[in-house]
This record gives sequence, C-alpha cells and structure tokens, in this order.
Amino acid sequence: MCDKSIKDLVDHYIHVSFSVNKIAEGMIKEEISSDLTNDQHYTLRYINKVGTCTSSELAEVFDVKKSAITAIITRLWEKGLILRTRDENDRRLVHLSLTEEGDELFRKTEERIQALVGSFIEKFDQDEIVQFLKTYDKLNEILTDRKSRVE
Amino acid sequence: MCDKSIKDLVDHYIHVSFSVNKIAEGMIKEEISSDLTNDQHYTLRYINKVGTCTSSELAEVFDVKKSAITAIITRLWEKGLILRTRDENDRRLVHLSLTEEGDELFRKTEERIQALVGSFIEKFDQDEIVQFLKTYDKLNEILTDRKSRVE
DNA sequence: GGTTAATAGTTAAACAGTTGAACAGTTAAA
DNA sequence: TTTAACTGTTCAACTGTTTAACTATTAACC
Repeated sequence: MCDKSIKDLVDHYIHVSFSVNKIAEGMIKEEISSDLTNDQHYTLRYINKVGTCTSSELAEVFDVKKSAITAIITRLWEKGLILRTRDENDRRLVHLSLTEEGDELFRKTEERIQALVGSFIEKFDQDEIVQFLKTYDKLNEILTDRKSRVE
Repeated sequence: MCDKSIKDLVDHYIHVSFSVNKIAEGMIKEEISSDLTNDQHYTLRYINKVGTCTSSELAEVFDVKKSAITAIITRLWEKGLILRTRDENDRRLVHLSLTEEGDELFRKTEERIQALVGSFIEKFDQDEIVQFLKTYDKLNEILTDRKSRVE
C-alpha cells in the first residue's frame, strides 16, 4: 500500500517522538514539580527498582558523566531522600539507597504519574498497545546494542 | 494471550520510552555537538520547516516559557544563524528566520541525523514501522488534545 | 613488597536551559 | 484617552551537564 521513503519515515518518527516527549515531560512536570524535578523522580525510580546502586551505574543508565550524577544525588541527599553508604570491603564504592522519606515521596509522585500515563494508555486496544511496546522494545534493543558496540 | 494489567503496561512504557530517549538523545548529541546542542538543532528544524515564526509560537511548540526561547534564540543569533525582523504592522512582533549560514548548518547536521535514525529504521519491516508510527501518532493526538483542553 | 595502573567518586568552573517576576513598547478595548 | 492585554526582553536563581583536576582506594606487575 504505502511506499513511503526512508526519509519520510525518519521525518515522521523525529516529528512525533519530539512532540510526544515534549508534551509528556511537561505533563509529568506539572504533576510532580512541587516535590521533585523530572530527572530527580527518574533517579528515585531507578534506585527504588534496583534497591541499591552506585554512581557509576547511574551514569551508565542515564548516559551522562559521573560528575552529573554527583550533582543530582547531592541535591536528593540534601533533601534527605537518599542514603550514601561506603562499602567496607571496597572503600571506593558508595552505595545509594532511598531513605524512608525518599521511598514515601517516590511512591506519592509515582502514583500520580501512573494515573496520568494510565489515562492515556487506556484509550488503546490492549492488542494495539502490546504491539506498539513490542516494536518499541525492539528499537530499544537495537539502540542499546549499537551503543555498547560503540563504547 | 497476554492479560497484562494497566500498571504493567504503564511501567513497561515508562521504562522503554525513558531508555530510548536517553540513548537517542546521546547519539544525536554525539553526531552534532561540535556545531550545535540538540535543542538548538530542534529550534533550527522548526524554523526551517515553517519558514518564519515568532517567539511565542516557539514557546507553545516547545512547551516552555517565552523567556527560555529568548535565551536560546539569542545564542543562535549570536552565532549568526538566525534573523530577527520586527513586524512593521504590529511592532510588538519579531519574526524569526534562518540566515544563509543557519540554513546551511541545519542541512549539514540534519543530514547526519537522518543517516543515524535511518540506519535504525531500516532494521524494521515497513509494515511494522508504519503500524508503530500510526499508534505513536494516535498517542500524540491524545496528548495534544488533552494539553489544549487543560490550558 | 613497592611502584605503577586503574577505578570510584568529588570538586570547581563554565555553560545551556529553565522559571518567575519585573519591565518596555505596542496595540486593542472601554 | 485611559486602561487592559499582548510580545518580547532582562535579571536572578536554579537544575543539569561537561571537562579537568584532584583524593582515596584497590589491582597489577616486576
């Protein structure tokens, strides 16, 4: 049916992903900005998921330099949301984890974001959204692969 | 087959979109950072697309305050990439357009980004990518709708 | 074992991007 | 004509980012 050129597909993808990202980031911000920035929330989410991690691990996942992580972690630490624990076996390492307050605040903001995103996801057939996520996963794998091969 | 709960779908979406965005932004940056930041490129792209626009229009599209646009436009203007022209009929308005250099630089960076994104898009069946974009478009519409209704 | 490498994290300076509030200039409305 | 609304800018303050230099610690090697 449609024989769109690669360039058209690329244009289309760039346009729609840009638009969705801008609007979605804006809405999340609206939802949680009284408590946290979006990046701070993403940081809490990652630590909540893995339980404990290091700065280097965060730098890898967020694709930024370690000093950027130090800055963001220090801000969360100043708010009393994060614990920094030196490893006794390898004293170079600092293990990061959520404090009680951090855990609580994450849950509170995450709940609002879940409700927000859920209200959009609900508008799709389950089949459609599952297929969409399948392709999105594949794209994610391709990018992750390429990234690891470049480094 | 799969009867995933809304929460699982939302978790899945948040995770994969976060990962894809981080990696993609990083790769684009790698490709063009010697000339422009990602946001500067997006700004040139928008102006290139519409030919001429105002700060307020950019603020609307980028979903930020006007003072943020002033800052980014001033940087591009200092580099000689953008023209600021006062409207003679309504002297409040400033029309933004690309200079020759701006146009040239946009083309150069855009070419590299097209090649980059194209190399990923190519790995999919055309049917799969078209279906993906269809769902992505639908999501974009829903978000745009909701945003305009909130304001 | 002692010197050299590599690793984990921090600090500091510099910059891009963002907001909010105050402002100037201009146009529209009353 | 006065008042209200709008467009864009400036400024101070903040978050997030990089690069480079640094500290402290561990690993490797001769």
